[in-house]
Amino acid sequence: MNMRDIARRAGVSSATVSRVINGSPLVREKTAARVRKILEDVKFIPNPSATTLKYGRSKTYGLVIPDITNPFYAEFLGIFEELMTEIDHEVLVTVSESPEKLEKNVRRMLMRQVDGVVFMGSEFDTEKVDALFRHRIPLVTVDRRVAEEGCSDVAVDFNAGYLEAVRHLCLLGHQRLGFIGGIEGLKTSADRLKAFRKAVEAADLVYREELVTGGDYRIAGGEQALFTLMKSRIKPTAILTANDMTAFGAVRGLHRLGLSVPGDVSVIGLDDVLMAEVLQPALTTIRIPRRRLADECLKALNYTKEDVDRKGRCFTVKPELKVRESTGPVGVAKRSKRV
Amino acid sequence: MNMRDIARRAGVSSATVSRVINGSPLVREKTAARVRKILEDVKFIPNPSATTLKYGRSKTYGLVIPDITNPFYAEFLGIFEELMTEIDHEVLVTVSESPEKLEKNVRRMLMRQVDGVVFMGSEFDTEKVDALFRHRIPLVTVDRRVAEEGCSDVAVDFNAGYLEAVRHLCLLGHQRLGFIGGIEGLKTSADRLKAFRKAVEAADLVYREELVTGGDYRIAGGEQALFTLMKSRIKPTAILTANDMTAFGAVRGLHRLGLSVPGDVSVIGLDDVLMAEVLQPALTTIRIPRRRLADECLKALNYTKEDVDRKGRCFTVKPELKVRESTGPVGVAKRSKRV
DNA sequence: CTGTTAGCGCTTTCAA
DNA sequence: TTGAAAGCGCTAACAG
Repeated sequence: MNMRDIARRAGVSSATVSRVINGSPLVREKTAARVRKILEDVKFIPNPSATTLKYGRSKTYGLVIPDITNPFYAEFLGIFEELMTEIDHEVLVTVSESPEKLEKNVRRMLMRQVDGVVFMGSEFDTEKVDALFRHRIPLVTVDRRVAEEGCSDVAVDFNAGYLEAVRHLCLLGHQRLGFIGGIEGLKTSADRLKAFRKAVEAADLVYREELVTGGDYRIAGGEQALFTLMKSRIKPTAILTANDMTAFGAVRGLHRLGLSVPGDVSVIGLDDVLMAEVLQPALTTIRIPRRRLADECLKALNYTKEDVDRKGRCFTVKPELKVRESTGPVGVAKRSKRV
Repeated sequence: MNMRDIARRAGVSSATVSRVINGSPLVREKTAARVRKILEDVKFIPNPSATTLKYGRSKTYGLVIPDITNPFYAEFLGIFEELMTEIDHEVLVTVSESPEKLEKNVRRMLMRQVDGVVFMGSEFDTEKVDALFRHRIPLVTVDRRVAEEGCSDVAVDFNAGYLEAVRHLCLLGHQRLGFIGGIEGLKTSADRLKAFRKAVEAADLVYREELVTGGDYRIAGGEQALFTLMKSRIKPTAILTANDMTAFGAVRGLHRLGLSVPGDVSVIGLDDVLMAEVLQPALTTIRIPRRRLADECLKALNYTKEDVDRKGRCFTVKPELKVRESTGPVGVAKRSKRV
């Protein structure tokens, strides 16, 4: 069933059917109504590959995420997909844990003629991604904080986030703040660490190297890092982390060590994954508003699309502290909390 | 850059280029080599919408999941996508929390000319899905336990799973087993409940209505259900659940009531989501092997594809109990576990 | 072994 | 206000 079939039934040409479907004003209302009636009767479904073939536009955006297993990305994907569906676009989801996969996925996206690509978290390996630039695909990176020709960026304001978190801890009397960062060598890890340091110094606390260590954005790494941290001479009374998974690992590690949260040590995450509310204790965390992030990605995409030869723009999303149960006043270890 | 361009450079026709790309033996090796060289030099990327347009096959499969927020589906999606990428196919992911979305998503899949669709968990609303049958798209449902013309099914053997779980609890001395099921009215919820009941009776325990209640496959529902359960006259010493999210909710509820897991009550989940290992205490759960599930879905898809007019087949996946920390001997409430 | 060609469904230009 | 026709890139049937 295609436009020609519809056209035949309506006694018009396929051009007219196309015009009706696309809401062109160049069709007499009476004709349009007749065509629309038939369109509905037969439940016509247009075939976008014809359009894609003709114009090279596919109405699909690529989304690159590093790890679908991390609920933050899964939740973001859900919202992004919803947003794109609203504006009548598809999403080509692409999980790129490794550079090899990234390279393959870039090819997949090029084949499918994506109209733009959003890169999340995965390090932006310019060499692997070069083909997208060459094909002049509008690009958006998240948290890279760099705009270039044909590529905009949407960044979470980690500075604001960690600042709010540190303030919260200060009010609770904490002075020795630990930090479990992300994978070393990733730019976003360095950014998060810098933001933490800035926040510590802004609160007139001393920043101590030995209270800082790296994780892997996953639970296992967070737990390992926690053990490292708690072996040091000076122990933190509160720990900030690079993301919620890391925080979950830290909490688990503390429990394993027989320490209570927040009685012995307070913990703050980043992301505000659904699970954060659920863990025992519910995790205090710096929430990244996913819907706003998705909205900004779309804006950034559109901005880049307007003119691919122009330098992109940097967009920012402000996070917000969600205070829950994993933070409390310093030095109030309630032993045997569970009756 | 298309096949004609390549052909020109190689001094052959585009048909020959096509043959080389598709590995046809009807090309002299010398010619093929020349063409391949150029293909690589210019990093040729074929345009599948042309093929899709010509043959109505898109090399993409639709995947319908009810809730991307549930890590089980997110994790499955990751594996399914990987599997499909291996066989050079795309996945059109579709989140269908509501019948309206399902209907829209069916349309999206039809437009994109999917070669088949896998339906997970979402109730299979024949009316909304009818269009796929009419268009003769190969279908696979998960856990519907029904095969029909053009539609196969892959089911998890809940009977085996709950049986193993109940046996494990019996060995620990439990006799009063509670059950928190899924959303009432869904077939899969009824199936899980039936499997639980069967397992209880197979273990020569009494099945008691008042130890059974429904949840919503989410944490909140699991917690609510737990409260209901613990209000009843006879209280369970162990609780089985319809999935891990429900189990997480139950564990949280027990903690809120000041009860310890497994000291006061043992809890068993179903799915074996990544988080299950991480929660305090680590969740004993009936693992659904995701890779095998994905493999069976592909098999089922292929079986249905072989002949869409034939009745589909029912495939089964056996789950397996992962014993962790949330189950323990009955009546050994260790108070003040945390030092 | 290789080339020519038709046609998949759609949109848009041009002509009427 | 409508229609005719070209062409997007690819592949299979057919001709050589």
